[in-house]
Amino acid sequence: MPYQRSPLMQERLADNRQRILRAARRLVASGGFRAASISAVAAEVGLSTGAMYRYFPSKKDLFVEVLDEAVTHEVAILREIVDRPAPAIERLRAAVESFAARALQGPYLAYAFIAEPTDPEVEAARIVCRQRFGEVFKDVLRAGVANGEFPEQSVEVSAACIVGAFTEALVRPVAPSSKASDARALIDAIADFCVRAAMGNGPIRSA
Amino acid sequence: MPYQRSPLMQERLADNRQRILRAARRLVASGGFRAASISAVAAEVGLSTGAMYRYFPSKKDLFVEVLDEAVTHEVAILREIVDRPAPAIERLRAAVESFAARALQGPYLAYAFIAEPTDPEVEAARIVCRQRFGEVFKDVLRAGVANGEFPEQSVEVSAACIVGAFTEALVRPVAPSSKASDARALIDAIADFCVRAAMGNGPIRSA
DNA sequence: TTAAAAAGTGAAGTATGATTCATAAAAATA
DNA sequence: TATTTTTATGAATCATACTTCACTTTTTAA
Repeated sequence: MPYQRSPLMQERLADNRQRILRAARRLVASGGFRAASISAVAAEVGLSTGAMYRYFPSKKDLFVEVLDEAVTHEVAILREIVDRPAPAIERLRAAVESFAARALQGPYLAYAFIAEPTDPEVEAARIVCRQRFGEVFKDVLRAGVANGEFPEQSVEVSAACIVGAFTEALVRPVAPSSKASDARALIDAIADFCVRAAMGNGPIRSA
Repeated sequence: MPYQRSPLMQERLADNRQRILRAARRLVASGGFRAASISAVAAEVGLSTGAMYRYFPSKKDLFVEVLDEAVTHEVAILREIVDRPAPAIERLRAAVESFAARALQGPYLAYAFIAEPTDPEVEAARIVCRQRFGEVFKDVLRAGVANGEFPEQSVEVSAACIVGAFTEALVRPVAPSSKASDARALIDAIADFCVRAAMGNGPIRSA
């Protein structure tokens, strides 16, 4: 008498799994990994702590997946912007603005997958995350350097600096007090900074 | 029969205190706060865990002091550079290079007092740290903007971006494989980035 | 040299949070 | 409906790290 999951059950399980991932992300976004204990996630979802282990073998696994999902989503958005046919300057600006705008809504999340130290296993996943962000920016920078919009530079280092620049500027406790205009000004200032950093003295030859 | 510490004893205690602070800093520098447990620090110094509490009332207090000392030292060096009579561009470059060079020797330390989250109390101390770093850079930026070397910009945001840019670039696991030349190249690239970011299209009016 | 005070020890006490497990509830088949 | 399998529960267990404390050693001063 083999037991077989009914489609409905199957769906409910998959749904629970998704809700766990989302709850975990929400908690990280609002208070960092510190705020995202297994029991907190369980409470958020309305399951027992024990049940969590039917969906994820360990806390590490859960958060590696949370990270991966969030970054995949973020990178996809950036990638779309970066692959548009437009001057590299505009694409770079748009990418930074887009990332910054979303990061402002959950500063801890941006921070958590960029920097916050955790277990070695999660750490390993995050190294990959940063590289994935870096890749996107490196691509615009390379394009800009190639067509003369940007001066020669280490695109590797510049990409890292850009990621660092806006995370620091965003995570910083200068939380723009929910005023939309403040947020806008902050994002603009950050984008200006990054664009200036990439451009330097401007085009080295006309594009 | 009041007990009074002999000068020798006094010295030994003060010395122990210093050694604890140094050991704690060393551990943070090599592996973040995670690596700096009370027992690890105690072992490093050659004292028992219990003895630690004769020198510092709690772990938090110890690390607030570690942070404060490190930052005070760092800020003093930066301040000296920034107060030199020279063009703002040069001062900015020198400050970034100086910070980056030292941070490379203990990436986790730079990182720890910039970003790594901990107890709320230590966190509070770190917010002050970041602001103190920011102040120094803000001063050069302001000077540069005032005398026309740099274009108009939010010096507040730019300062944060600069701090973020080089910490990310340094902390990142792109560890320059101990080759001095690699480190040099990395530092140069970071300094270039920051200077370009401050300068943008160059002087808006001749200085 | 001896008594009092301080410094040092490290095991025990706590606190927090991840993980397991005996058990209960629910779902799937016969 | 009865039986089996899966899923869920939440208290108990385990792990880790800060803190305390009864006790030992060392230092000071008479």
